[in-house]
Amino acid sequence: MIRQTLTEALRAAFSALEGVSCPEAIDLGRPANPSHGDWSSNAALVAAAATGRNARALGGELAKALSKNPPRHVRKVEVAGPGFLNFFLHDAWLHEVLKQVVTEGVDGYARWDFGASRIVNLEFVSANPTGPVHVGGGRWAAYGDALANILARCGYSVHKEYYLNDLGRQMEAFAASLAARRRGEEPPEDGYLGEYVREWADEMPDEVAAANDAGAVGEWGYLRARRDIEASMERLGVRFDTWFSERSLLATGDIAGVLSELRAAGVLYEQDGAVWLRSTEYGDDKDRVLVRSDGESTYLLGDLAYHQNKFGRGFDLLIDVWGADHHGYVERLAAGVCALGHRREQLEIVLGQLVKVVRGGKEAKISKRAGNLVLLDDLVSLVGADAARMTFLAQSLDRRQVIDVELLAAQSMENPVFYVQYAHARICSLLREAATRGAERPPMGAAALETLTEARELTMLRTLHGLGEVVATAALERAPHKLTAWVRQLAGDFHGFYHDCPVLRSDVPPDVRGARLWLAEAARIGLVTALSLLGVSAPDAM
RNA sequence: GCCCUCGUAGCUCAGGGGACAGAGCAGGGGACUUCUAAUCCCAAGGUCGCAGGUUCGAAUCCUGCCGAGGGCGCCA
Repeated sequence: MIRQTLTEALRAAFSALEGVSCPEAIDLGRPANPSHGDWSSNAALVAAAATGRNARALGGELAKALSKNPPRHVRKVEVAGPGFLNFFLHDAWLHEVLKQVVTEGVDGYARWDFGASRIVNLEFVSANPTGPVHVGGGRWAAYGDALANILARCGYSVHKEYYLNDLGRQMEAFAASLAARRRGEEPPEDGYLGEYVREWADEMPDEVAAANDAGAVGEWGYLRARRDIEASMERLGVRFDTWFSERSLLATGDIAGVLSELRAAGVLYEQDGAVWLRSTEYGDDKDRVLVRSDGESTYLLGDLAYHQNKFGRGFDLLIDVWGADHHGYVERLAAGVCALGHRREQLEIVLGQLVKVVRGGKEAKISKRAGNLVLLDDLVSLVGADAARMTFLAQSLDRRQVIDVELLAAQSMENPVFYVQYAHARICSLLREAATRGAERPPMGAAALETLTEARELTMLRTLHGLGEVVATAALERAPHKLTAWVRQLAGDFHGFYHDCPVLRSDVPPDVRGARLWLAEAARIGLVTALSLLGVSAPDAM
């Protein structure tokens, strides 16, 4: 709102000048240094560079024009440094922010509709159904779920999906390992050595084991693993709309279908008895095999059929969240999707650096096949779903995350999640206490918001003002961790306010009390909104 | 050899063209008869891996080097 006011005022100021035009996108920011005002723009610097004029002089002219006819809430406009335009505002702009937060509430504040036309399929985790989910999988789960929430808040229609690779060599190796363990033997080479295989083999009903049928054992094992994975996701609070089976693609003929579509498109050829996709024509660095010379289809063919199936279900944007170890696979899948007639932008692969799992300072393997698993369930039961999610969402996906389960458990009380949740509980307690004492909030229209002039109060309102932009950025950059940073900031602002600004104390004038109660309510709205987007609970009491 | 990501305070990380680089933890010093001290405040801590380049302006963009992790199958 204020941003728009200032932008328009800047445009108007430019239009009054000769020989200079306003930069396309006006960069308007909130300077870190308070002496640089409440808002600041580099428009003069950019425009000066484009026209060869002196930036400081141009800025001076703009500042003069803006000062003559100041936009709403603006107290003073200065040119500073090399040519920055600094806007100093009356506190009233923040009081309006407060009004807006409270009026729009948890459902409406910081909500956008720029994604309203997009129907998104967001696929994440998709760990093979050959064992429990390890700690590393939690990162994708927390990330994907939070991203889905954030996209939805920006208007996107989001569908969360888990792809089950219930076909192929991994499943066969898993079945063989289960069967071997049941017989009391070691798993075959390339088999699964994890301890859970032993446990599950013991669980297997006699009739399944006795049938001595690889298919039956595999099917039992698949369902066992799938149940386990679903339960782990549930414990972390992550629910998928669809659990999509790779096998179903065979049954529906999608795999054969995509092959004939590609053939019809003329992008296939045969060589050495195999069927190849001419993926180099779509940016891949070499062509890829879709059907091996032994007649088996490759993983890529299945994946193409799967992605084509997603498009067939009406999604116009597919977002896949993958571990960075699959980075080399991105271009070939994208090539295939383009060969099927889709635009490259319709497939977006988010790559996240892998989690390094450490136990008491020593690295733990996180491969199901090598054994020695550290399970997501273990982490969740040690620190709880909220702390686990907050930990996963505390940093950028671009950065490798080191999770030391023991250290996390030992320091769980220091987890930032409690700092934020405590702020929320304090607000709830404050509002409860206010009700008990009969200190009701006045109607918003009658609240003396102009009494909010303390630095603590204004700082918190500045932060609250930023939520909308943070949500939009988190959505567009697929970066939920920005919201984590924001909510910690808001919690810190509130704790500071709470410490310095009494609300219910008897020496607080009633109009100030009323305004502060509304401010607390606004903070509560901000905390609840951000936490719910992150998938973290906001307890009323701690 | 080629490709991707990262290198910021003792540790874990934000910031990713803008004006003096921020937070948490650890360590030092303070603040509870008051609305929840799971809190707050103060001090201390940095050649933003190194070297060039682009720019009015670089932690941020480009190139090279160094270091860390991951990937380069008719595996999945």
